[in-house]
Amino acid sequence: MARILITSAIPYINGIKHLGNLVGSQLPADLYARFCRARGDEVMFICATDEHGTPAELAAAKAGKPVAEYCAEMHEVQKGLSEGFRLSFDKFGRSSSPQNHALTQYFAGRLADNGYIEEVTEKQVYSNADGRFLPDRYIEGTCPNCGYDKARGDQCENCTKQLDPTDLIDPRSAISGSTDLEVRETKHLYLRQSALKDRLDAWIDEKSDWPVLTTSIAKKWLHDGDGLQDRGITRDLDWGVPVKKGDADWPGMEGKVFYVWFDAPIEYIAATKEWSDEKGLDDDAWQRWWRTDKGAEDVRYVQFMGKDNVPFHTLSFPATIIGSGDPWKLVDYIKSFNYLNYDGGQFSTSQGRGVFMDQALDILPADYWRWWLLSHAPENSDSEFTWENFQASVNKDLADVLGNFVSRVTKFCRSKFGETVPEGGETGPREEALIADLSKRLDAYQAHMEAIDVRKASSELRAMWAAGNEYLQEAAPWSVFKEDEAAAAAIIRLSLNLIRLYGVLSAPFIPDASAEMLKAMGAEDAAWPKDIASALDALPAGQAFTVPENLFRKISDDEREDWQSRFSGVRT
RNA sequence: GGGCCUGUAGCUCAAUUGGUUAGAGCAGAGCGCUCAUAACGCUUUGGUUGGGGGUUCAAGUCCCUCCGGGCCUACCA
Repeated sequence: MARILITSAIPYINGIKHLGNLVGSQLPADLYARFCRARGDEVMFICATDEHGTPAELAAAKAGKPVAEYCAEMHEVQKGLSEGFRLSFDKFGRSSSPQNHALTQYFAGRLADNGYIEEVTEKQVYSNADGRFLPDRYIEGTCPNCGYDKARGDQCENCTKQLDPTDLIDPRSAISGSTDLEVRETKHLYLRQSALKDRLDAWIDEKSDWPVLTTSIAKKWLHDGDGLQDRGITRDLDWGVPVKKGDADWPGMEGKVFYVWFDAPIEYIAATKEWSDEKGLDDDAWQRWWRTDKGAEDVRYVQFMGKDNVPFHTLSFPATIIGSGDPWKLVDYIKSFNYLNYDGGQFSTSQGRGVFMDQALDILPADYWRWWLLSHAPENSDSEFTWENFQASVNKDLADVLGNFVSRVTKFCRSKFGETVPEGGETGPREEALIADLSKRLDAYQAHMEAIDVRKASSELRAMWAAGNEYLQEAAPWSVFKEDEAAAAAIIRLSLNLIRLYGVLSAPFIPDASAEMLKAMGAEDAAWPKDIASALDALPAGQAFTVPENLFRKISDDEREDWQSRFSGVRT
């Protein structure tokens, strides 16, 4: 039994995530976690909310709430939506947890002990009106290069020129609009990633099986220009993990917090501790997942994320772990995703463009979304959500191919044999051919799931559903029944067993519908099949079943048009 | 500016890493079935693989070039 540690990139706290965020990390991570569990692996599946940083403070201020209260509320909202989408986290933690505070401070202390922290005094813009330092992008002004009057302090969006905030003409705070700005000196800690560059480079070189998207981004950062740069890991903010060296104060760093990208990945570890603390377990319980000296040697650690997160997971976080000098578990495989676009443009949290998790669940159950998103996951390039495509895929794949199969088999049986698995008759060459076909497809399905080839896995699963319809059409029990009831019984008994098998195999993609199939078949055995032949023998003759409600309803043209227009504008 | 990814049938995607006649699903057309959510099955139309050039016995795959789409470029996270 393998042990698999799975983490999904942790969603930022400042609002409800859209479907693009979902399919880029949490959903495929859940697919993989469910698959591994079904196969009998021991799985630890971790996610959390990423709660620190300037955007959280601003979102809280906008909502008129203290930031801690705002984050607590938004965490519950996001947690509820995760449950709505059936994301099977073992722990959905919070980066603001005491566990993460302690662990982040611990890591900083270890890095300092090992000489990987440098103190740098630099100049930053301070806004007197806002009472805070402003990150570069929160300073606006006129671009010295092109004259654009809404250029940001890091870059002009109009002419794309890289800027320093002090380059701006007539700079003002993007938060308040105040021009009462001054440049102040402030001291910050830098993680000396450059000193770990060669080790990171060699480590990435080993990962020839990683997606190109993952390694090419890492390589770019390692080799571009002067190579991997040191990174500031502290900020002049109130909301975050206070800068400490382990348990000890850090002279000169009073009132500062760690940068959100320093503490966020550490939350993967801290959330596992949150999990064990909550269960009243001792430290061994979480350390056996994370410490190679405490049993994590045989753990396979897989991360899921959108491409924008790749540099932090391939470089900064590994630098933190390696630099600590402790035997922490490094990631074994990074599955990264491109972006999902929405109907000709980008999903946008800030502009409220697209479909958001809460809206999606208001419209349709989770399985509909899970199936479409996973079967169209942006693995090789950016992909696009359109309502036409969504309607067509869901209606065809779920309602027609799978749902209707369940319906036609159970209803036929009820009318001819009653609501028990019929006995009598024998299987023949046609059934052997079906078993051979399904066996081949099961192998392919498992291979794709093991490789986390999401789209390929989904099409193989769909092909197994379609094989049921092909078999039924050819076997034609409605005709056979007129001549030979026992022969028809054998066909239907096998078909009912197919429903049970689909319930087992489809669960990683569509857990609710799978549960319905298994419940309707009265299946006690929901174990992952070892071979198709015996799996199709699991339901014995005489076993009672029920005819389920239609598993999936169809999306009508009217609904599609309604949703199309409802979500075309800006979210209010 | 630099780097990376990408362009294959009307649409969404494959193609065992250079190997025979480029394949699936959807949509379209025809036929069949009547158990079923007007569902299902079978057959079938459809491609100068973005354009051009090159390497090779052999190119969707490698090289050059042009055109289009996207992402990243380190203080948003």
